[in-house]
Order: sequence, then C-alpha cells, then structure tokens
Amino acid sequence: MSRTTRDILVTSALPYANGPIHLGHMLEYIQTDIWVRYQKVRGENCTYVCADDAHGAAIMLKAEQMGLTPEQQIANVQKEHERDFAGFHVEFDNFHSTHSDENRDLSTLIYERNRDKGYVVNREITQLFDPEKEMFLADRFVKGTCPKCDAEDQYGDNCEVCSATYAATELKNPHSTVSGATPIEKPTTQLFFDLPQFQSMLEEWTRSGTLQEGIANKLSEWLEAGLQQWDISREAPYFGFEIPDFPGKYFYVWLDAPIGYMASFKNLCDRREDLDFDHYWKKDSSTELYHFIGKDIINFHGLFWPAMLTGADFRTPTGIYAHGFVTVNGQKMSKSRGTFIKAETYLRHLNPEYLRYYYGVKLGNRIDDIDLNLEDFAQRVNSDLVNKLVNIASRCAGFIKKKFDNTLSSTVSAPDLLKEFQDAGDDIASFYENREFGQALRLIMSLADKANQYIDEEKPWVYIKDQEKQEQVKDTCSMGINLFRILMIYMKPILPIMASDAEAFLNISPLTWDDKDQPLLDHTVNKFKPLMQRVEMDKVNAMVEESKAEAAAAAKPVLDPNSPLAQEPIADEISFDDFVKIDLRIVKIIKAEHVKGANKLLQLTLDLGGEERNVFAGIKSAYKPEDLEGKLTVMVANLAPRKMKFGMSEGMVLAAGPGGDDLYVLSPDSGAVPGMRVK
RNA sequence: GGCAAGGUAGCUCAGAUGGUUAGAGCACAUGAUUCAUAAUCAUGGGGUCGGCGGUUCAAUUCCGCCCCUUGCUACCA
Repeated sequence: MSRTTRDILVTSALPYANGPIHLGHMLEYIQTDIWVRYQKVRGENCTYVCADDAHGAAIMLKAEQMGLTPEQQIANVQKEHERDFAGFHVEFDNFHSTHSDENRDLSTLIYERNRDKGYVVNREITQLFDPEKEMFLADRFVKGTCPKCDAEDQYGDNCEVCSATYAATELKNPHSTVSGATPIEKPTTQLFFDLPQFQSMLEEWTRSGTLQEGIANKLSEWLEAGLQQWDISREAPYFGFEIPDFPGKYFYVWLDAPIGYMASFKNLCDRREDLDFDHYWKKDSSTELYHFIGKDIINFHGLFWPAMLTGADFRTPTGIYAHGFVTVNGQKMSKSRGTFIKAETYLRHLNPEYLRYYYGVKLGNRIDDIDLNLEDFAQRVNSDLVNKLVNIASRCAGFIKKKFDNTLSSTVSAPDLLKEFQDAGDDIASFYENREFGQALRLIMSLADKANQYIDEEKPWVYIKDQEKQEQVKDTCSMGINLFRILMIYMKPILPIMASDAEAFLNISPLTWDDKDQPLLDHTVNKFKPLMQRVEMDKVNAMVEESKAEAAAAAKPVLDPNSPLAQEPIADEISFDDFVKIDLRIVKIIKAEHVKGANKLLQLTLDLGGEERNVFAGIKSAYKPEDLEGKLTVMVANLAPRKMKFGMSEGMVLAAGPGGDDLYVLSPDSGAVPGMRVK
C-alpha cells in the first residue's frame, strides 16, 4: 500500500494558568490525544503541541493573592498541568507557555504585519477604572446592582437573575471586586483589530466545508449580525506583552493565546531537525492544521484567529473541532456535590484509561455535551474492557501456557473471522479519522463479542480433555489471541498503556495499524498477566467524597502562611456562657516600672475605677514604662491571682502580637473610663 | 429577551429524505456453560421516540405553539 504521509499539526486549547486541570478539561485533551495517537499509529507525520495560557489580569491578580510574582505563579501551575496531562497519558510533542520569547516574537510579528496593512485602528473608549488599584477593570471585575431588575451583586456584563445584558458602566452602585472601590469612568485610547475588513474572507472561509455544521451555524450568526472591531489592547498593569509601539498598553491575552500554538510549535522546531516552521505555517501550506477546542471559544478560533492569520500572511486552519461540555451525573459539575473533580484527585483513585475509554465511547464529531454518569462509567468500563475485551486473551492464554508451552499454532483456524476483523479496520479507521470514536468503539466491541462467541462455539475447555483434539484447542486459542491482538491495534489510540502491556504479553514490538494484516503464527508469547482491574464503585465514591472535601477547604480564603491566622489558628468554639465568665475591664495604668532582676516583666499599677491592682506584664521588650503611664487599656479582672517570683499578680493586661518588640497593648477608644466592663 | 443544540427503554446513546413488529450497550429476568479477573453464550421483558395542535392515506420523523435542559449573546480567561 503506497500513500503519501500526511504532515499534520494538531493543538488543544491552551489551559489557563490560573487553576488546576479538572475532568472537564480532560475531555478535550483526551479527545485530541486519541486522534493524534490514531494518526501516529497509522504512520502519519503528526505533531501535537499545546502550552499554558499564561497572560491576563486574572493571572496577575491571582499571583498577587498568592503572594507570588506572575512568573512564579505560572511556573507552578505549568508544572501541575504537565503532571496531570502525563498522568492521563496525554502525549504532547511539546508543551510550552504563551509567556515565552517565541510567543513574544510571533505576537509582535503578527501585530506589526496586520498594523502595516491597515488592519489595526486606534480608538478612544470610556472604561471603568479602579481609582485605588489604579487599573482599568474588565467587566468581570465589576459588580453592582442590575440596571434592569435591581438584583444585587451582579457582574458587569449581564445579570444572572433577569439575564439582561448591559455595559458595566450602566450598573447601579458599581464596585471593583479587586479593591472594593467605586470605579470611575475614564477615557482611554485602545487598539482595535479591524475585523469588519475580513467579513467576506470569513464568509468564504466558514463556508469552505471543513467546519462542523454547528460551528458554521454559530459563526454565520455573528457574520450575519455584522462583525465589530476587536479591542486587542489592555492597560497597565497587565501581565502580558507590552505593545512595541504603544508603551503602557499590552496585548490582550486572547490576541497572543492562539499565537501560542505557533510559538509552541516554533519552540519544538528549534529542537527538531525534521520539522520546519514555515512548511507548516506559510500561506498556502500543504500541511494540515487542526485545533481542538471547546464550544465556548468558537468565536476566537473561527473569526479572530483566521482573520489575524490572513492579515499576517500565514495559513488558516484546516479544521476547527469543537466539543461540548462535560456534565457529571446529568448535571453541571458541582463543587458541593463533589462532581467538580480535579485530574489530580481522579488519578489518586482511578486508572486514567478508564476515563479515556469512557470519554471515547461518548465522543462523536458533534458539539453535544457529554455526560459522565459515574454508575454507567463503572459498568461500561468493566463490561467492555475487562469482561469482554481482556477476557478474550485471558481465557485463551491459560491453555496456550499450560498445554502448548506458550506457543501459538502455525495455522489460522478461522480465516473468515480473521478477515472480518482485518476488514473492519477500514471502517474503524474512518470513524477515528472523523472523530466518531463512539462508533469506532461500538464496532470494536461488537468484534470482541464475536471473538467470545467463537471461543464459546469451539469449546476448548471440552476438547482439551480429548487427546485427539489437542491441536484443535491450540488452533482455537491461537485464533482467539490473534483476534485479541487485532482488537488491541484498534484500541491502541484509546488505551496506550494496556496496548503496551499487551505487546509485552504477546512478545512483539509496538503494534502499528498495518500489523493487523499479519497474524502471529508459530510465535511464543509471554506469561499472561491481568491487563486491567475492574472499576470499584468504592473508589469512585471515595473520589467524589475527596472532591467534596477539597471544595469545602478551597471555599475558605487562602491563608498566607505568614499570616497570624496561619501561625495560630482560631481556637475551638466556645459558648456565650463560656465567654461571659471572663470579666474584662477598662483600666488606667497609673504607674509602670521596671522590676529589678526581671528580663521581660514590667510592674504595672492599674486603676480599676476605685480599686487598684498590681499586675506583672511581659511587655518590657516592647514598651518603656514612661510610655505606658496614663494610658487606658483592658485587663482580665477576674483572673485568679498568681504568685510570681517578684510578687503577686492580680490580673492580666491584654496585648497582641508574637512577642519581642512585636507586642501591642490594647487601648479602648476615647470615652471609656476605668472600671467599665468590656463585652 | 434573542439565537443555537438537545429532550428516543431504568442508565448512556444510535437512528429514521414520513411508511411493514423503533435499535445498541449496560442494567434486569430465565436457561446454558464453567476455559476466563463471579468472566462467557442463548433467549426474553421493557419505550403512546418532551407536551398540545396541524399537514398527510400514514408522523416519533415535516410545520406551528408550549414546556424542560445546556450553551452562546464579542472588549470575560
């Protein structure tokens, strides 16, 4: 079979470097990875790149909240992201970052080319500005009362109660969610990408036929409504790339995010002799370029991105493949229900190939949402993979080992069946190619059923008892193992680890698609070991419980490790009755003096409003006696007297702080007089 | 509000340019079997295909209205 090898470049959307990967994200990376592995097992020259999306105000603020620089923040997150992807066997050829030299260069290049062709215009607009934080506020950072229905605490772009949409400047009682300050309106000059100039180019491009129907519909909606200019600049402070000829302004994160695909590939090309950047990205390139994305970002990839590329004389994508969202047990992922499951949490409990298989079963080439029903997940995986697929090898391997020295027979006992399995490869391949993974798997599993039926009919466990029929049993089981081998070729994009374990069992080099045509004859295999354990519902439930606990813990504000609360957590709850036992009183310090021989103590004479108390306080390191005399403070008046080395202490004054010179005696607001109870 | 997608057996989903008994897998029931990780094989029960109305000889499939779910509604990453 001679055919030209395809040069294919594939991307998944860049995960935002703001938080952890969860099972919703994983749908896309698993979908892409399956498709890429399919291309590779078919022998195509397929490259899969991705990167962290590292820019934007949200990341800047998140870093600030964590007490980190944005660079530290994105480095930490990238490490976690790469770990999680590897955990699910998502095999990128390169995983880079949008905060990289390559991306800066390419973003600048694309910007400058578009600018020089007149696709970038300046315009003055009015935006909300946080006077305390001294930054312009995106809609999501402004909250206020809905101008339509008066619902409180609504975001700056639309109301979650009456679902009205409006401009942030229309909100009543707006406040900045960053500082709490009332934003003011401030004029600013911004750069706009002149998208309307690409109207006809985009109309043509979206009708070119390679887009999914759902995407084409969606895009034509926008195209019919008329395109608007796109604001591609943001004001400092902003974490991103400063615009070369516009100091103080930065590229909007969505400008440089898709360019991150190119940057990641560029970064890889610089390390790989066989990959040439221009070959893939030049205008009219013969290579294929596919972007896997979620349905929420169709506009960026279907309108802005091809327009920007065209304006900068680069090629446009061959295809944009959008998928729907993940629901869990039929509902939106929920932190309180424990169905907002992080990749990391899943991996602590379950085998990643379970999820790869289940998502595979659910995935088609449409934009429908996908439900992860946990009961169904466990049953489906167990039934299909363990009971059905692995069972074929498992039930044959025993005979081959015990009776035939692990050696397969030299003849094919059911050539028609073998041919059926081989011929199905074309249909399965075309399902994979068209991202109809569910249909591919349904076909594969129906073949697995046929293999089990075949073994059932041949009854090796009966004939093994008949000395005359030994060869027949060997043929049957060899046949079964060969059928299993073909199925593993077909499953390899979905289950890479099980495939490699199967290769070890079969004692063969890594399987490729075309190996289906050559059965294993007169070949010695290795000892069979279980290739997959069943999903246990207990583990699924434990994962959900852990996710619940994580969500509850995350709901509490993140504490700076140096904060007082982190140093000394709040003590166990007490009742009001417990509290009123403590009699706190305002006192006046009428005399304060050093204690001879004491390192830490000052001796205070306190006026309790008619009664005097002698109290020793360990505050010498922070206060001079003369600074204290005449001050009002608070004491515990009913504390049992305690005999100390230097005399009797009749109570205790209240102070805060860790100690040393970091101590602060409490003082009441003016007006309080000695003897008043504090409660 | 507008737009889009979806609402088919207990669960997850196929499917039909309108036409004989609407399909699959899982789950369930019965029987067979015991080689296999309590796996496998055979048979079976189960659905007025979201609701109402219309077009038609005939609609779950076309049209209209309604209900429910999800998403989008461009300066939000």
